[in-house]
Amino acid sequence: MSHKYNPKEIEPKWQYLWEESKCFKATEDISKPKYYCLEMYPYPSASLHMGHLRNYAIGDSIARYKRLNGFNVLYPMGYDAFGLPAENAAIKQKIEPEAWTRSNINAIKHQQQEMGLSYDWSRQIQSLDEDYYKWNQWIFLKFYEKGLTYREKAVINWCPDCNTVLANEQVINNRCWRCSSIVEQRELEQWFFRIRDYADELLTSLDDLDWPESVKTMQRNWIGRSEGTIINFNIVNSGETIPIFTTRPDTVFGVTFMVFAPEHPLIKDWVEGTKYQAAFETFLASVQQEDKFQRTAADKEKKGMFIGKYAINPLTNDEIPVYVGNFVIYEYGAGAVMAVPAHDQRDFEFAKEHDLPVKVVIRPRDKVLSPDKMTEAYIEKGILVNSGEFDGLDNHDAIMKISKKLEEIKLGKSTVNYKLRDWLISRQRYWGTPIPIIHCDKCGSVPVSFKDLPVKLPKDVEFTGSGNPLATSSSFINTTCPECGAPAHRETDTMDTFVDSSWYFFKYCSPFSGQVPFDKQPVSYWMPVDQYIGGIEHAILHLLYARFFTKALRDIGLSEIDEPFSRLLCQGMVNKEAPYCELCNRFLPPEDYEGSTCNACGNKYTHKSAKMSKSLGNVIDPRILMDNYGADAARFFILFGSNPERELEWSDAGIESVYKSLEKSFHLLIKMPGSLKDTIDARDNYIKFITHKSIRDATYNFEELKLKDAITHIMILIDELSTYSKTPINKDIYNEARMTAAVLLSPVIPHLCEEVWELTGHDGFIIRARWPICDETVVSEMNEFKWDLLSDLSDDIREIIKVARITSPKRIRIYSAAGWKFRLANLFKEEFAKTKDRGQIMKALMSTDLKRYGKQVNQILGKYLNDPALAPYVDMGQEGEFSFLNEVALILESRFNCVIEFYREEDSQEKKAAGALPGRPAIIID
RNA sequence: GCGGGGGUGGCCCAGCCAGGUCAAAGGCGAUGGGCUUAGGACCCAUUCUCGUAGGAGUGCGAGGGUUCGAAUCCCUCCCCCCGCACCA
Repeated sequence: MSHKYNPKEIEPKWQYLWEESKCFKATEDISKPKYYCLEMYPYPSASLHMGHLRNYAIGDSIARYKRLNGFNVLYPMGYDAFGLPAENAAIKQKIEPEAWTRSNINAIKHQQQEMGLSYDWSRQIQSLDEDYYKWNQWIFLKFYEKGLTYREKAVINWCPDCNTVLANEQVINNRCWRCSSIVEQRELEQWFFRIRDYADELLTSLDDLDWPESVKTMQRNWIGRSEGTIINFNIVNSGETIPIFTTRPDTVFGVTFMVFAPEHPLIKDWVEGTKYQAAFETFLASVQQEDKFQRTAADKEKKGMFIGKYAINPLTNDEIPVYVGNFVIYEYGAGAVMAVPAHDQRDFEFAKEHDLPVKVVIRPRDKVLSPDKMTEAYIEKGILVNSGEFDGLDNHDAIMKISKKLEEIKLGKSTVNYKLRDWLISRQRYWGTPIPIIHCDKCGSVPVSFKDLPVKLPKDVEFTGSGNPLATSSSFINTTCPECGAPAHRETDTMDTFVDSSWYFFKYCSPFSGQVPFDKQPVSYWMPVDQYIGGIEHAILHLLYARFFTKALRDIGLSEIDEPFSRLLCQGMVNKEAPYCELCNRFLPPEDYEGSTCNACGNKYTHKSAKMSKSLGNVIDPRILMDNYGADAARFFILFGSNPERELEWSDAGIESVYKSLEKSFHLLIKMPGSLKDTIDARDNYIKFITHKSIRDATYNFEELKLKDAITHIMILIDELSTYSKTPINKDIYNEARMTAAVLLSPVIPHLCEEVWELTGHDGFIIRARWPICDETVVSEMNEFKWDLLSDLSDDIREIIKVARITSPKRIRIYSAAGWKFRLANLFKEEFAKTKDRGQIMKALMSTDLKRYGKQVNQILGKYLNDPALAPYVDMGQEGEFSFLNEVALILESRFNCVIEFYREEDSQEKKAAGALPGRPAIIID
């Protein structure tokens, strides 16, 4: 029987059989350890890209690996089905968002199925289903009851292109996260979730997560906890008190002015009708013209102006002038700062610019600071001066003491401040979850009652491209107030789609719940997600929101889970080289080069690796991979190319060679070699050793998620197996080796391995096989040493043949070192551990019966001291080495195709034999 | 500027946490040989330098240090990537 490797045939076959047997269906089973493996909720674009392919190849391999290891695995898939692309398609192409999205879901699902991913499709969910989004509304209302949802007028980020507001997290470098348009500031009434209430827990519970350090750091920075003190500054002639936040209360005696954010509402009142009004308005306008990103760049010039007001320093009672400045951010702290030019660089620059006094209050231990000689602020540690009763204190101690004093005189208190803002969830778009609120002229904003959920998305809407389409549906808008029954209108904002993805992982555990979003019992079995896999781009956005939701859902009693994702893997980018002009210092899009030269400068361009992107034209469609080489080859290539966290470089040659090696492996694994034997010799022992070594190494790598390294170790087994198959084989050992290889490879190339399993006479699926267990006695230190010895010996023989230009060796004689040399090696290791002194070691050696070999001992000692690693780390003994060499004679014979003879050094007169050392037999080639 | 991750042989990529078995796995590419009508595929060998016996030299971004011994540990510096960035 000759079977061709035909992925087009075997892949659909196994996909069908898996489906038919429902073998990926997950059911709670407390007798088995559970494992929840999850990839980030994908947006259903019409086709897969390389990033998806990589994401799923990783996740599926882990899920399959865990199943083989006896875990009860939950590995689901669903679709983040709301969002702008569908709505934009509706505007441009007049297609219903729902129809558009559902057809995308079908398309992408089809591709996922072609990849052979082992999802439990019975749990598939998508946010656009009423039965899903109604729970968004349910949760919204629960949060509302708890005070976690609120509506407020606020200056918010507006994306003019998406025609909607954005949360702070969705603004990247002042651009929209989705479309990269520059974000504008607008003032609007919006709905928020109180994520800030969880700031502290979100921060502290990061510590216990097995997440990449970079992601944890990003979240820590984003939450931005800082400990400090609130200090109240009274404003002269106004009766107002401004609570300023500072981390440096130790410098309060050095405050010489205050700076407010120009948009601070008090400023407008203060300048009204004064001579400062006109200038202030000009200043405010100029600041607002700049985008926020430019404005807050660190190297930006510190601009500002005096606005005619004074404040009182609460500790010195000095009157200090009040300024507005472009560098103060309204949203942070009190939107105003106390300025200490001597000890804060920004304040220093501002003071120089505006000729304000600099007052030193902290002095370094070894020198005196003089304000007029300072060229920058002194921000290091020091001792307090000019600070009244606090003079002489270490500034670190002063922070606490001054804080305490302020508290006593009721002009301040210690506090904690966060950069994290509440989560703005309103969106002025159609294709999302309607916010279940009714606005009544009399009763205000009234929540829809739970029994009336879901508030369905209406179909009678118009997509004009301007304004919220929901507002065009009179059937939707017009309703009655649940409280007073009067005519009222519905809220037209929909929820940020990040709400959908903040709890979908709970829904997978309990897709068919009745009265609540999800049932407690299955959730407590499956959650938390043991392994979450996705791109780094969600380091803050999705991962922070999902953590917040998990905690808030816990607090409304839906679960007892604190953290959603125990272990996180952020896969690297998929790159491909693209034309890059070194002179212009940029990548060249297809229209910017011709032939081999850059259009801009006319010079030759080079190639450099870049993230696959449409604009650079270096995208490879995974479909080509799948169509030409099959799912297994695509999966293998993508996992073998690079470890999951690292970047993956696309290469055309790579996929070709992957396909060939799969083909080769397939033939090797299904065919029993012709020449069998019942005996066991060194070759059989060797392949057994390699088999178990592969199990050990691949298992270790799988656990570490180093899938590339795991595959490398399995392929070594395949290679050795291939060599072995050309000699007479022991059937049992051969079978153990090839079935081990098949099972080890099955998480990566499942279809091929199923086919092998079947063709080698197994009943049932390979996915129901057991992950092999490494026999430690086979891969003992002694055995590793032995087989290394053989490979070193072969290398040495080859080296000699090469250097001595021997064309074809006729006989190779190998001499094991004399017995006393083994004793010497051991003694040397003992003594060397005690001292490195040659004299002392020699003395110790000479006090034994080795004395009679004094001269040789001295020579060998010289060698050993020069390279202590020469003394073998395992002691085989002369007999052990000699008999091992005899055993492997046939391996050497087949390698070198000549007679191999073995001797003991003692039995030989050959000069060269005297050079033998333990673990390093002498070699003579004729 | 701060934080995180990197820099390994022609290229990609392991090794570094637990120093010696490391001239450094694996893949790609290249060269030679076998096979073949030829090419491809496949198989074998070679692929830092020198070397007619397993050696020597150089070497893991650069420079120092620790150690009998450093790709691996410590210090300083350079470069690349990714986040954050006047956060009071």
